[in-house]
Amino acid sequence: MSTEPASPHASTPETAGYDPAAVEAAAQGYWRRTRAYEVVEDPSRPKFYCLSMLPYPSGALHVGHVRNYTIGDVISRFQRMTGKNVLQPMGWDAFGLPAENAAIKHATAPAKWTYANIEHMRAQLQAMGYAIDWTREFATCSPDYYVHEQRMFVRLMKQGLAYRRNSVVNWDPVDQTVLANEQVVDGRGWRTGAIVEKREIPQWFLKITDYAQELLDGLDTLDGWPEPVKTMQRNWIGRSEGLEIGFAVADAHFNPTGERLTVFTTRPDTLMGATFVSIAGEHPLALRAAQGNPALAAFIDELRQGGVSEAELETQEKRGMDTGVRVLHPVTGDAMPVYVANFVLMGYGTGAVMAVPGHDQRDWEFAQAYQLPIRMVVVPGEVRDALAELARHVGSHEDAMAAALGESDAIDAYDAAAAVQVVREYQRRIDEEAAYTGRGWLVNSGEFDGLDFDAAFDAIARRVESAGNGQRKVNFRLRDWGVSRQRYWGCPIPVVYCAKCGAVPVPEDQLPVVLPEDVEFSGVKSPIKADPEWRRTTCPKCGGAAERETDTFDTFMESSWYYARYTSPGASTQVDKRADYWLPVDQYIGGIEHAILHLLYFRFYHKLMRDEGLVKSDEPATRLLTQGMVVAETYYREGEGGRREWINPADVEMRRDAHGHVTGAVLKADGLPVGIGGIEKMSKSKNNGVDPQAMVARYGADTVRLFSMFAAPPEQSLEWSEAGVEGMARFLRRFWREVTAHAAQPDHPVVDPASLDAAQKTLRRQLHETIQKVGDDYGRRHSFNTAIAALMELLNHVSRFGDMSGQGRAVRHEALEAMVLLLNPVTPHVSHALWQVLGHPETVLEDVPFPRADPAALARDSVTIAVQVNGKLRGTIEAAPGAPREAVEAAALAEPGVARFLEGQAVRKVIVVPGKIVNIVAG
RNA sequence: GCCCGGGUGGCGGAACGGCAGACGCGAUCGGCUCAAACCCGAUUGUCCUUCGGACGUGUGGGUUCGAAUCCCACCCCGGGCACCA
Repeated sequence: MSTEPASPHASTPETAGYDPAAVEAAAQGYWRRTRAYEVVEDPSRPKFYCLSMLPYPSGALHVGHVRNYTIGDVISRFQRMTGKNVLQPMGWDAFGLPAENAAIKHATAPAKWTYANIEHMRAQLQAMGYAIDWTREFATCSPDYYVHEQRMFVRLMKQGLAYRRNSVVNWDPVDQTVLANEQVVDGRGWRTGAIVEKREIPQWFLKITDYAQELLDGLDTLDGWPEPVKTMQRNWIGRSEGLEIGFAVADAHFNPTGERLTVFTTRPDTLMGATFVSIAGEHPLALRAAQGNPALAAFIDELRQGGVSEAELETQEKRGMDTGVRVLHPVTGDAMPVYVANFVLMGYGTGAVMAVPGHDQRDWEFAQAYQLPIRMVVVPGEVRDALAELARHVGSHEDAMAAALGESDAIDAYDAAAAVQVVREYQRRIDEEAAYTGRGWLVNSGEFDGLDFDAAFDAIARRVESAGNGQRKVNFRLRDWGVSRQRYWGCPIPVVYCAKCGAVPVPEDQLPVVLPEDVEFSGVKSPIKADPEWRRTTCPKCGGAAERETDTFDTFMESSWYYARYTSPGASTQVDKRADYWLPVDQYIGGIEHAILHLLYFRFYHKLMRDEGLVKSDEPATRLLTQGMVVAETYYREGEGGRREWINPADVEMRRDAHGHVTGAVLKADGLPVGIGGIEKMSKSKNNGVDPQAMVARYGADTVRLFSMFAAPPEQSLEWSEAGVEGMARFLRRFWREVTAHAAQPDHPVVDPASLDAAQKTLRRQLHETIQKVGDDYGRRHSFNTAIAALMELLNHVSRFGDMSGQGRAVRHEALEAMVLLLNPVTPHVSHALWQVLGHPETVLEDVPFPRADPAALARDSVTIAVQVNGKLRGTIEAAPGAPREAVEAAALAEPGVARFLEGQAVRKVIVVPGKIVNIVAG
């Protein structure tokens, strides 16, 4: 304890300053006592459901959470100030892999770790002062929650929308366990370092592909979603129109059933250029060919090495091997080799593709590597024109081509060298440089020569269809959603396996299948897989002995419908009628990293619930805001062997030169230099995370909220800076001083607009311009940083405004009162306190209407117009708003700075943009 | 590899085809102070020693009276790629 007689911060009535801790405790206490943010359905008022993505309870709140939930809180409080009945809920995405990792590390049960984290993080969230209805809170690991998910699943099973099939996973051969993609590093298991293998196991799937077209079409209705998110989803769903073609297998030995090898192509126009077929290693035909072909069997075995992620597969070197199988071209009947190729995936399309090396870059590279023929069958416009010219000389396109390529001497008699060169150069590029992948006109395609893409597509499709060799087909890139996880800490999949009856859904009256929480967790095997007692059950159909499914659901399952559950706390069904009032979500906020997976499953599950009659809308959320990441500078010192030891930014001080340029950084503890490692996403591994709780303790929640909204627009990444946070604290202190000093005045006259002088009018105009901008920035633009900048600017105007006359104080009073309300969504504690300082009784500020700009106060006597000569600024003029074009033009030409630049030049044109700019084109 | 973003002073950013750099940070100078902190005032894109001007939004090209903003090509950085959430 200090023995100082008086603290330097001791306050006297004169200097009583902003004390965030006291202000925040008072405001939060009031909100709690009055249950200020608990809401019920109220058909008399427009509703606004503002939802932020629920947090995973990882241990402690991080700055990304603070940013996400502050955005949601600003929107929620603003919407309520405009008269809406606002719901802002919060919950916990409680199942997941990190709990298992933590359980191994700390020798505790995943459930225990999770619940402790939730307790801690709830307190941290509450200290931020969010206007959340905490009565609706839940954790997704509660059986009360996941029972509804299990019930939905057994219903989907009965409808065939949930089904079981084999699919491939990452297998760690040492630990004998399935690995998540995240756990595969450079093709090896992250703990064992063993080379990961692909392994097929039976898993459950939801038929999201049945909804592919609807998910695609629905994007067109989502006007409130960011265009990049919709584009990413469109590309992910990947609708393509093409042709499914069956290739007859030449040798019955490889194909005892007589089945055709089916491929899907979006480029049927290139069919005549197909010179081989590539198939996946897991393709049945490949497996059959491998019997009795040890080399091929070994190659297919080799392809099993490595992980299953698309990024890994797509960046691998392209490799293949001839299977020895031959198929027949469906039009020419020519025999074509079938290759096993590592870039063909069994999970996409049919697991087989026709290869057209002349017009597909990947096939081209493969053909180069394995000396396979390349056929040119499509040409762009200029080559077609050259061929047409030659054809006029030699009679036919076919002859023209032969002549151009020197296969006949018919052309020698004509002077057509240029056209010949065009064709030869094109052929050379395809042979030696790269495939031509654009659309064009057909050549070397017999009866299809000369057709363009659409005509060729049509003609070849008809030809293939009439021969019974295939049909047109719409294909989607989207694959069914695999929901099985071979993990313990998840929702048990409600299925029983019976030797007689097969996979049987658990009857609804026996749900939930509860996950035991009090378990020993070693990490080697899931406790429910290891426990024969838990597994043992009886078949719901035949009553015989049976076993429970021990896989659990993908955690995306829980996060796909939580938004609906918030509307119906305590309901015995998944949701009840209250959902009809609240849904759809009016504003959804979360990280851009969820643009595809979560947001697609979320939309899909909503449609599943709609089709079950649980919700009425087609889409779960009408508006979406995707926030950027939070990043920070990294600092390090090199330890033994050059290994970098990362140092937290909080322990580092910057060194600058006289210009303020950063010259280096030192550790606060010893004053010695540290390395600067660049700006990275905040993470444990780089130790550049900033603890929001420490910031709140030091500056208060309002300052942290203010900085997280001011430092960057919400959609961009935000760079954390402690100096920036201090700047926000400075602003709040200044604002506090300005309001308390004003409130200390004995009386507060009312503004009389008619009697204001010029300076008073100007301040009042600035106030009302700010009101207009801030409302627009909060409500429409979601541009919180510029709203705050405008308020800072206004405070600068107010503090320079020294007028202590009656009307001077009246204008200042109007401004400060409005500013308290305008700032309320961002800094609700400060506003709560200052509202009372300004003489109002304690109240929930969201019930005070958001200020409205007075059009009369916005009027200006004159506007400044920039004048350019040839696009360069040469001066400015003042003009009355709405002044006639001729007068503005004359004033612009007369402006001395402008006139100087016009000397000796003719004015050719004058562009006048009313109220903004004049551009004089001269020369 | 594929899909989607981003690149503007010393730094974070502003500018919704019309005065590039609002606002904040940092820095410099000055004031207040015994002193430090707080606070207040001034300056702060680069270059030309100037009144004044030239240049300037990743690079190269284009559209336009006018481009940070629209189009094309390229470079660099970030997000996602179906088992991290």
